[in-house]
Amino acid sequence: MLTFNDNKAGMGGLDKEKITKVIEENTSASYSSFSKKQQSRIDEKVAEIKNRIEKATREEKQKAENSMKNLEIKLEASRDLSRDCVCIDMDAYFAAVEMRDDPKLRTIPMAVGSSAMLSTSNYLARRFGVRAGMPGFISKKLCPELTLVPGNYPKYTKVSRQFSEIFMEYDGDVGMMSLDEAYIDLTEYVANRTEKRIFTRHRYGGDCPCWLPRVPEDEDIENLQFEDSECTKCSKNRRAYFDDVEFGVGREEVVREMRFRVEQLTGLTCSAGIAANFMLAKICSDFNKPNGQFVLENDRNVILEFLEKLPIRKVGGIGRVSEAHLQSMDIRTVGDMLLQKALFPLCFSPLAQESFLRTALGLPGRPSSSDPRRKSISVERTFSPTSDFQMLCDVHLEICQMLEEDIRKAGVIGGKTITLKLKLSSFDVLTRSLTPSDTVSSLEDIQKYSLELLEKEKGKEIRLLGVRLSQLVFEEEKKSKTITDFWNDAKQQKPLSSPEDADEIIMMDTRPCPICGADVENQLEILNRHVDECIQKMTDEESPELICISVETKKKVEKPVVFSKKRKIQEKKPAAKKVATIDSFWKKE
DNA sequence: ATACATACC
DNA sequence: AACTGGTATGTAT
Repeated sequence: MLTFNDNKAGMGGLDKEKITKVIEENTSASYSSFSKKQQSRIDEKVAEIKNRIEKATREEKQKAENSMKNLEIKLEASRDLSRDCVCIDMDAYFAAVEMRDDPKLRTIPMAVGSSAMLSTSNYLARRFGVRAGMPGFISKKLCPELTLVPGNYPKYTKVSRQFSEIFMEYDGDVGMMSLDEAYIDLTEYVANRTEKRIFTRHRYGGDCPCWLPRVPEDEDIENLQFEDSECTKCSKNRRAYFDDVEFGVGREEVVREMRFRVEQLTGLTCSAGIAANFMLAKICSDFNKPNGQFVLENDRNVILEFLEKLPIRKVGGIGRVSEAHLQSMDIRTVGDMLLQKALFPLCFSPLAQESFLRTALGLPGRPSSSDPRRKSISVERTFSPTSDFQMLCDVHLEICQMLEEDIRKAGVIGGKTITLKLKLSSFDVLTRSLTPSDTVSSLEDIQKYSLELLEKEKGKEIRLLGVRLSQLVFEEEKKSKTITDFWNDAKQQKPLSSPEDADEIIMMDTRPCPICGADVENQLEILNRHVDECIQKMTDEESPELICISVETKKKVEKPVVFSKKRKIQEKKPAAKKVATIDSFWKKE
């Protein structure tokens, strides 16, 4: 069984067999039987795929081949080699922040997380096979001297904001995929960048270990300027060295510059991938990790050559399961995907066919929803498995309270659909959902409806409860507005900028017409006339009572957008006897 | 509309 | 003792 993957950076050349053995030996019976169940589901699917290929008639195969050929022509026509896309990924992010702030952690194997679950490990720990997503107690078996550091999410969020501001200077529309991963479209910046830039570099040495980055031991420091001072943290002498560094023009130089600035600002290193689209840039960001960058030329042949030997698992969106499915058709590399593409229609849905073919051609995924707003909001918690209904109700209430707090903070009024998620002690996951006629909004409603769903599951032994709201209704712009609403907004609209950019704003002061979407000068009379004309045109074609405007903050990105959030968990005293409240999961070690 | 699965960090 | 949490999206019914 494939318990261990050495896919991640810093995990090459390990004793995979031994690591897998240690993991298996320390896996609980219930989890291991769950894994087996999952594996047999995959095996079943694999058998089905092989069977479909085998029993396909000659005509079916011919049809499949033609269909993929046509799709390939269509997709190839969409190839865009004009862009400079960058994916920047912080190196071992959470671990790096902890190491930065505690020098003792820099030289020992260490991971951020708990004995139940790790979120990141540093590179020393990775040498032992210790990696993100692994339970801490198993990591301790792999590496007994491993130090576990509890995560400090507010801090990681704060640092993430700091460096995303740098990226923002290069692409105002930077997409933060998570706290440690950014998607930057450099096309425009690179095109306008005609001059080199020079920065003063600060690096540290001396007895004080607190500050980063350090000057490398082997670097000749004879000619460097420096300044000594006493560190306020450790009271030792800190020597700060200065010199100038220069960055030229072109995308690689600009990316070096961004990475340099991130390190200067935060003391943390990152890696970058540069390519014609974000799908490729993401793959490239892994190639020279840590603290490196990799550029893939914007050239069709170079791209296809690069992909030819690339294991499919390196591609975003291909996980454990898809990998197994594709492997059953002798596909191990992206090059194999291209060779075997004619089989896709025999085994996969149209969407999956297209997505795999896009990957094989090095094209980005289909742009998804144009609405950048979040689609759902949820809270879930794991605890010691129990079937005690009262206990489950207590946990359930806390979850509902946290969810209610979250939706308020997120500017969400409520959601049309509420979903209860359960994980049984067997690790099987169930979801139960409900869409009442009214939007679910208040704590009372959230609790009432989800409890209704929970009651139907009485008796099950449960290890996780979650509640999710979807089909969200937002505070500001409710999902759709009537013409009257739009009107009132237009009347009340106030200048929304600071005085210093007032000039610019006046130039651009338009708003989209709610009917046709065209930009119209934002003066009531002009808007009025335009919209009247639009409505007139429209009512000629369809019935007027259907007019309901969807006001979207259209943001044409194919980049993911992050919705950052933090949580403070209220302490609650442990429930008397039984072990099962949420608190058991939060207690310190 | 509901349930379940897959993926990502 | 112990295998996460939040979100999006695809598939199937």
